[in-house]
Amino acid sequence: MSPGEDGLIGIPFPEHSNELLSHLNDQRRTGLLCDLTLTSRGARYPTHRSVMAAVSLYFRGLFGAEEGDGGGGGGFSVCQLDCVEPDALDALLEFAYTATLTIPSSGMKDVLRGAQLLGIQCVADACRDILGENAETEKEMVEEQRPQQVDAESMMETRLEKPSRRKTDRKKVRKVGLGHISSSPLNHLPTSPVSHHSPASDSFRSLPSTQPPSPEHDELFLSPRQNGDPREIREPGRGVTLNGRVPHWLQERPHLAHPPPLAPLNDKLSEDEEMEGFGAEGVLIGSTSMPTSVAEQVAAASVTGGGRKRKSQTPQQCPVCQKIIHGAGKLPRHMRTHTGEKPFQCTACGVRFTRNDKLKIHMRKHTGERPYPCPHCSARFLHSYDLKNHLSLHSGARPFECPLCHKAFAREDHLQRHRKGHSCLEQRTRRPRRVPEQMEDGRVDGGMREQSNPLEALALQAHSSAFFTRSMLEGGGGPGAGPQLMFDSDAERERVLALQALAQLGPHRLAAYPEFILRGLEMRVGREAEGEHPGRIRTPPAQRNQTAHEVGEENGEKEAEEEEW
DNA sequence: CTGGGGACGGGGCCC
DNA sequence: TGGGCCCCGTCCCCA
Repeated sequence: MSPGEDGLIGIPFPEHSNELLSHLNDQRRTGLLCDLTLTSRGARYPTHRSVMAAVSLYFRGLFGAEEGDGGGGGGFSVCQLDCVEPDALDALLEFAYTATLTIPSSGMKDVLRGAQLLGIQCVADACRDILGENAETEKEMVEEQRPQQVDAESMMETRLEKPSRRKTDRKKVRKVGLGHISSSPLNHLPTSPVSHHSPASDSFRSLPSTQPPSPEHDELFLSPRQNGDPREIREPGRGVTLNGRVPHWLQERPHLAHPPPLAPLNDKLSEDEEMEGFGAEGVLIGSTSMPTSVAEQVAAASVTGGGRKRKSQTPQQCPVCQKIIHGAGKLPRHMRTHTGEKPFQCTACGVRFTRNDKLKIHMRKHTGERPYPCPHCSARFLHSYDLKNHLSLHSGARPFECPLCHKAFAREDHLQRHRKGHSCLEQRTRRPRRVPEQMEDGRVDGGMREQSNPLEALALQAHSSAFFTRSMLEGGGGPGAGPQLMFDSDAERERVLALQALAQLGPHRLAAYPEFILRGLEMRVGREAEGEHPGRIRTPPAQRNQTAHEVGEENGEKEAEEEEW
């Protein structure tokens, strides 16, 4: 594969969207550049029209109509939304500016209603899922209980006020795409407001006269085959159809100019995309870094190949780093290492983790639990492996020996650090230690094997930091396939080549998630830039092991030269 | 530079 | 098959 077809190289700034949103939120909090004030029962919320238009179908349609009317959409305006509870409106605004929805379970219904009214579908979906609403069942019930010509508005009220049958103490919270606005399905919606009838139409009446409901809104409630009763299609319920029609946002999805490539996954996600939630008191939804479901989506995509069949059996291959992930259900976990998602938050200190089990261990810090006591002293530890390390102090065992200077260490990582630090100046001046009993333990055999073969040891140490397989990084055609690219640094080389490698995944799979692609790269390059040693890029252990031999073989001469220094 | 604690990601086992 | 739990290897940070 050649470099970028026209020589262009995309430089990712994955944090840009986060920072942008953060700055907008700061502006909102300080009232800076706010050109729209939302009010609800006396509470005032300064905000930005552009942000609201980006996140809300209602506002998009509203402001879009203004644009169409030549109003320019400029100027300062006030929008009264008494139909949305102040707390719910606050939560929705918080979501709009932080991509995270934080709401108490008790307020879920209000938020759901507000999201429905404002056309923030992902939030509505999430709330609905948390509330355990079953649209189909609801529809049946509604149809059974209500005459056909029932007022849709009152029907909506009934739906929203009716307690959910599956109550809210559900621990599992479905994660939805609440990430970047840029990643929201809303982003793909047609720009024309005509197709956006808003369920918030009733709130139009409370809008200031400077923002009359656009004619489009009336049109929105009309269907060519309808009798003109605008209420007929106002049912906001998900998947609910009235007279054969579906709510507008459900209709829009199939009409996307660039539909998400993972369409079958939508079903998948709606069925079983569930994550650990956070207690019954509050629910945290979303991610500050990515569309939270992307990891799961891509994870599923990597194995479904776009089909409808379920996820395949393990092992599964990561579509980003090509790494083979062993173990059932481990791929979504792995994908979070690329997306940066940390869905598990400590309720005590707010620290977030990518995995629930890590959070669980972390919680021991707050509970004071140290379940691993040393039998030889009073020390107690959070982790079993900490105890194991500690026990080596008592035993005096130092099974990890530098093959060059023969200095011994109690921990393997300390040996590695020692060698990477070029601190073993006494190479070959010390006599090798006797092989300790720990050699029986397979865990140390790597280090001791290195001792037996210093060349291989160096090869192992200086293996490639490549994120992708060597063949991919060097063009996918093997050593003789073409001229190798020149890079100023390993990081640059990796970044550029990884971009090419990602492109190999094809637009079908990744085009809709540019942030995802770029983040996967940034995760690697960024780590290096954050202060790690130059050229040292974290690579999954398995990957390191996998490439060690390749490097040893391909760079054998080079490594030998380095050894001779 | 080294020792030690903590964090993170992957794999295995089990339900 | 997915997910919880545990262990391991590795890395980062601090003293």
